[in-house]
Amino acid sequence: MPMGLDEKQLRRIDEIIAKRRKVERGAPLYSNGETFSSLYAIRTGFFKTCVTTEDGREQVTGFQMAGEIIGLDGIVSDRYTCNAVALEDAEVCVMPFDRLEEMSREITALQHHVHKIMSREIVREHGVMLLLGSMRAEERLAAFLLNLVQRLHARGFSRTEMILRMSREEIGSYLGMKIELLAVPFPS
Amino acid sequence: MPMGLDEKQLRRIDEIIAKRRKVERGAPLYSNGETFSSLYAIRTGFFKTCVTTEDGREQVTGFQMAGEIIGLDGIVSDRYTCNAVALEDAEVCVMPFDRLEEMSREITALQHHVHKIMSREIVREHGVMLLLGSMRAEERLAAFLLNLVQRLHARGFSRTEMILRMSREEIGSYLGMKIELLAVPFPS
DNA sequence: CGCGTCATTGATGTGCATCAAGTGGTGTGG
DNA sequence: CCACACCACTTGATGCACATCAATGACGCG
Repeated sequence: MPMGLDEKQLRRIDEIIAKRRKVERGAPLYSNGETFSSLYAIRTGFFKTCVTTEDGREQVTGFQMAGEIIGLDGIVSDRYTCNAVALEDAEVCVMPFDRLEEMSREITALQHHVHKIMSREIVREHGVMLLLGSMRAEERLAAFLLNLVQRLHARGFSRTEMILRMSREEIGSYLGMKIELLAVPFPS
Repeated sequence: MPMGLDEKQLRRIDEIIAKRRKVERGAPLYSNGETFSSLYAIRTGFFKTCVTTEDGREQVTGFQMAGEIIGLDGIVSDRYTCNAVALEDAEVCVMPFDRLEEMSREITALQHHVHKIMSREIVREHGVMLLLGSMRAEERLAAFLLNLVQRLHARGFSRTEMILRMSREEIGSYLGMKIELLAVPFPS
């Protein structure tokens, strides 16, 4: 983030990302209904976010990896409205949102950055809606895998192999299909 | 919006929402790929937003009515990434985004407001993902109609009747189903 | 070695898409 | 005022994609 900041601003940004939190595999980073106070920047590890219906059905809304921001759903109502769970041992930066707002009033580049992060999430979800609403099962799976390998490649991982941190049930939930379908596209 | 503002700030907010634009039924407010510069606040009328695949399939991502904000998808890449079309003759406030950022650096309440609007859109889309990924056709239609009547009721319209501004094809696209299904739930 | 868990496979069932025919409303011209 | 064409909507028959269910096999672990 080359933003052309002065010393003092740099120190304040350091301060905002200073607080860390470890989350172990399977544990929630936050849960639906919890009071919102912070966004989280993923340093290491892998998360899923999901929402549920009253009658217990679950929809995975996304998978997040290092460098991505999580918790944006909490801003609107001062409560988180989904569940964020670590899929492997993870570490995040805790970024108190009031401090973030305060600083983005002073640092234009930070303000832009925050806005873009939120807009990016909106656009990503548009893509998921397109996937769920108008693609067939194989297509959805292909789109999902391509998206994942691309994001991993951007982080320096292989372009041709990857380790999936989420279970098949979780992939199925994300793609709106059952696990039996996940095997079909790849006859041995 | 009782924000406790001084005279000067009020004048600047007035200024930001001063510019109006009329869009007639069927015409685009903005289109995919167009350079982003403004958010739009709907004063009157009804819009849909949609995304498309390269091969021409279309997914309606939302329906927007008076009081709602449209154009958030453009922030991240300085280009709009979906199409916004008026479903009836409409009028919007053109809110230049750079001016909005500038002012929300000075007016805390405005900054909050912008953040909440974006977060609300993220949460809304979570709901649509749940709908598309884990509900069956009838359920989706019911959820859609209930949501719509509720939003209309919040604007002073009837709780028991409404006029649908969008076509059945558009509803079908939004809900990920074909129009023949839309009739089934209501045997005469 | 025996057990439990999970991936795979195939058979069957169901929801929804697709297709085609029928119905009714609306506008037009006679 | 009626006959007609046009359109959107409805309805039902058929087919396909995917869910569901049950059986089998691979793997890890006590």
